[in-house]
Amino acid sequence: MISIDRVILAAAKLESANLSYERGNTVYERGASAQFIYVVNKGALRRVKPLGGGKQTVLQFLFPGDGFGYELGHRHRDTVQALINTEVVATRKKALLGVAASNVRFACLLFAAAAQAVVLAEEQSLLRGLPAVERIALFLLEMDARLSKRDRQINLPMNRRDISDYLGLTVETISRIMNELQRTKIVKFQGERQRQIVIRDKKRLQRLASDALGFDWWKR
Amino acid sequence: MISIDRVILAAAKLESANLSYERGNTVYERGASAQFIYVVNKGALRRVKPLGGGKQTVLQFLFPGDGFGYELGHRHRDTVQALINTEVVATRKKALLGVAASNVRFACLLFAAAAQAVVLAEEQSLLRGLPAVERIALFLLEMDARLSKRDRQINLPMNRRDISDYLGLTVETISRIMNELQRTKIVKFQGERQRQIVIRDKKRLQRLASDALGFDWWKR
DNA sequence: CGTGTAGTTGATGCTCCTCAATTTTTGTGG
DNA sequence: CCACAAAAATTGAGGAGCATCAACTACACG
Repeated sequence: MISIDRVILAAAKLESANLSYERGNTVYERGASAQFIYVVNKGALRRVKPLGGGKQTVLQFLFPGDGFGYELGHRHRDTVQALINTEVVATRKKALLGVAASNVRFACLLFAAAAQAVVLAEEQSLLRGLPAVERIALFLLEMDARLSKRDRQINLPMNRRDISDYLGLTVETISRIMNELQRTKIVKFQGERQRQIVIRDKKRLQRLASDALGFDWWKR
Repeated sequence: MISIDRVILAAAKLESANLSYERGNTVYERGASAQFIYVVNKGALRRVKPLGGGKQTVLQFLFPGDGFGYELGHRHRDTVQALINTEVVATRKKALLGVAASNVRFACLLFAAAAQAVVLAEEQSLLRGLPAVERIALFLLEMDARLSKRDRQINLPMNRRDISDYLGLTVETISRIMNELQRTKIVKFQGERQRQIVIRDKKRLQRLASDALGFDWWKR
């Protein structure tokens, strides 16, 4: 998904609308008319693609600053839903393309954003080939980079099923490995909840993650 | 990988060079300076990313018309090698961006190409989550769409190892399933070689492929 | 010919999935 | 605030799918 983020939108000074979604609500469904593009302002969402037999893949988790919803065609190919209470900014795709058609600098910004999206999508595709422990280690490091505050605590907005659909594993495998990571003191579940996590030994977690990818993978 | 193809290059009337590579030769290595972008004119290549421990992933096979080599940064993140004798056209990235910076229509073409690349990369990532039979069925259908002539024969330019690195399976699994497909008369190995394949029952092959993805997946 | 590469085939084992049961957490209404 | 139901997460046992290891065949090439 191409992330047309705040900076890009600001560059175009486009008219836009603020929207709010409660936990579980849908921003758009697969098949719906793709008239708008969005930027996350606050909260978290998941971008899912339904597969046959009631299964689905989580293509991406979306956090503040991420853009989503851009389509080449006129219909959405995925579904986006709020994981928690969330605010997004919506802008007309037509208006966006209108600016691009008359503003070379802006068109180049869009190209760069799309090129960046390709890099991310290809990394995602590599993730799917790794052993379960490494996928989960990489997932935790990614969430740490995006979600942790000064106190190093990660407050996961998604449940185990979402994580399993994202990583291509089962909830049982997620659960087993997460608890194994806790037993070996690499992470710690904070408070009463299993969704608040602290990484206690980042070095070891990175080593777990890097065993397959070669070393300095996550350092861009 | 963003495919800046012949049509796009033609639109820009850019200076370009024709290059030839023999089977096994490298167009560029990971880490090399990314000064050029390329379009395949004739032949076939593989785009690989080395992983730790001597392993590698084939990110993509490249055929006539495909573009490759565009990077956001100044170094290549992948390696591209010719599978058979191959001709490519090379153009300076700077020249390309120069045209984009002064030609809005061209910049929009680049954006559209990149957006299309995102769609392909995301489909590739779904492939990795499927059972082995379905991955191979989809692979064969993909090769059929890209390589087969009027006689419906597919002349695979890559060996089993390349296929296994592309699909995330072992050569043994590829071999077993391919031969199983032959035994059940879905495909046929032509001639003495195992790289010439004819799809005898496309319907059944499509059914194998679609079991997991929902039905009309490959019909864009 | 011998050597090397590509592909096939069989035996065995590990990883992760499936199914089932239980515990924990969340949400709701009194 | 507590009681209850529903959802989420954990845990265990067993099995399927694919990897691994090893042996073997076919062919290409000097």
